[in-house]
Amino acid sequence: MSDVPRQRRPYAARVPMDVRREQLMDAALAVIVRDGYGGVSVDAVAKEAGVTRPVVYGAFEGLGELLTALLDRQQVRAFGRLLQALPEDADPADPAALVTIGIEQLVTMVREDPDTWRPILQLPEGLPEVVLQRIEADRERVRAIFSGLISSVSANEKGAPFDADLYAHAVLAILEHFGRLLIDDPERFSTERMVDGANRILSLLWR
Amino acid sequence: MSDVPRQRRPYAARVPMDVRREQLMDAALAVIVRDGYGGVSVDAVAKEAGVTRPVVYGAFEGLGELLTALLDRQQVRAFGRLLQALPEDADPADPAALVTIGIEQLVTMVREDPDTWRPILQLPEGLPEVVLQRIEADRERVRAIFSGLISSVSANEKGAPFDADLYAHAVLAILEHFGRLLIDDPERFSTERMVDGANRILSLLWR
DNA sequence: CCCTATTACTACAGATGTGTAGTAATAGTG
DNA sequence: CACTATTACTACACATCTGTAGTAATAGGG
Repeated sequence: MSDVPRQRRPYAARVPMDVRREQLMDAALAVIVRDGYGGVSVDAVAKEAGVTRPVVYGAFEGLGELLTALLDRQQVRAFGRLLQALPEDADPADPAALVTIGIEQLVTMVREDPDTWRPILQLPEGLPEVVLQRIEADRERVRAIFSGLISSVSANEKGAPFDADLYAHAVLAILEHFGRLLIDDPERFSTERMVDGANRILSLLWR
Repeated sequence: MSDVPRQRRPYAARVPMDVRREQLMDAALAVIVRDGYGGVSVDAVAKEAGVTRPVVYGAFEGLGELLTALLDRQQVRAFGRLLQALPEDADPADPAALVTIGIEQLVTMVREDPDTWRPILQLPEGLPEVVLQRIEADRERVRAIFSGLISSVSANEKGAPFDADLYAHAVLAILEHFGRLLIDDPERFSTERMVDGANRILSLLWR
């Protein structure tokens, strides 16, 4: 049939390394969003980026390093928006208002840009060990913050202090769960409903 | 070198189908516990069971069906123990006591037999779609039960009723999170600490 | 004790993925 | 405008997994 001499693939645009790395992370994210973590491979990322595998190996040591870099980038972005969204002029005497605004911002943020949060919230197992460890360390940091908040609230209560670490675990678990809900079923709970629910609980607890 | 005529593999014990199916599910569970869901494949299960792949294909349509059957079995076991563990003589007028005992039983159960719960609690993505749907349906059933409980408690409160569905989501998220904690870091929180934490919250809420 | 239904094994063909050595194109510098 | 450092592509050698067609062993009924 075709004794065409195996026509050469047209060269992808030549691009400096740091730009290529960004492109590849974008490609990896697109694959994750489309096919889930199960679909990510050096091969899939290369295809998505319109490039051959050796290019990927030129930019990253391997899949693990690529994913680590991606999570890093996404997490920086996510935290950036989070901090930027949180009110600076919060009244420390009115923690309920802070919670209300905080949750509202969180929900809005996840709704508007689910792709930033998806790789963080929908972690699969089977990722390189380093990646999982890093994520767990970050969670621990967030829990430490929560724990501090809970302790300070607890100090105003009568009776024994709360088990702040325990509750911090619970709070983060809930937040992550609702984050996932927002990502793969955004219609389920409205922002208003979540905020009201949280306030209702808090009003009962703080009285 | 060796022109040994490829000595035949010794036959594995011939076993009737239903027994073989159990063995294969056991093997799959062992693989999951050892290597995580990422390590499961028809090949890995066959090796674990000391058998060749066609044997697996003889017992199940494929990996999806095997995993579905496994989850089914594990879930039946888990729910069985759960029901058996729950007190039959619960005083409906004292829901706090019920919660205390319930959590205690749950924690003990997970501690004593983590392998039963691991495949249920540590669900990865990337499982066959049917499996995920089944699990989600089961969760929904559990949430419905919680939702009912919350509603009935809520009815005794003054003011607007709780958003029972919302809280049911939160409660299940917490339970699953702590289940996972128990499985891969059993030292972290003692049974007593979890029970106390829950009671403390509930006492504040129910007053 | 033999025969046959059941159960298990071998072997192959194909899909998808990894990682790398060798080669070709190109962008920018002198 | 030619040269060279950078960047990209091809091709190969492996590895792992899937599914199935064909063949061999064995347990248990007759």
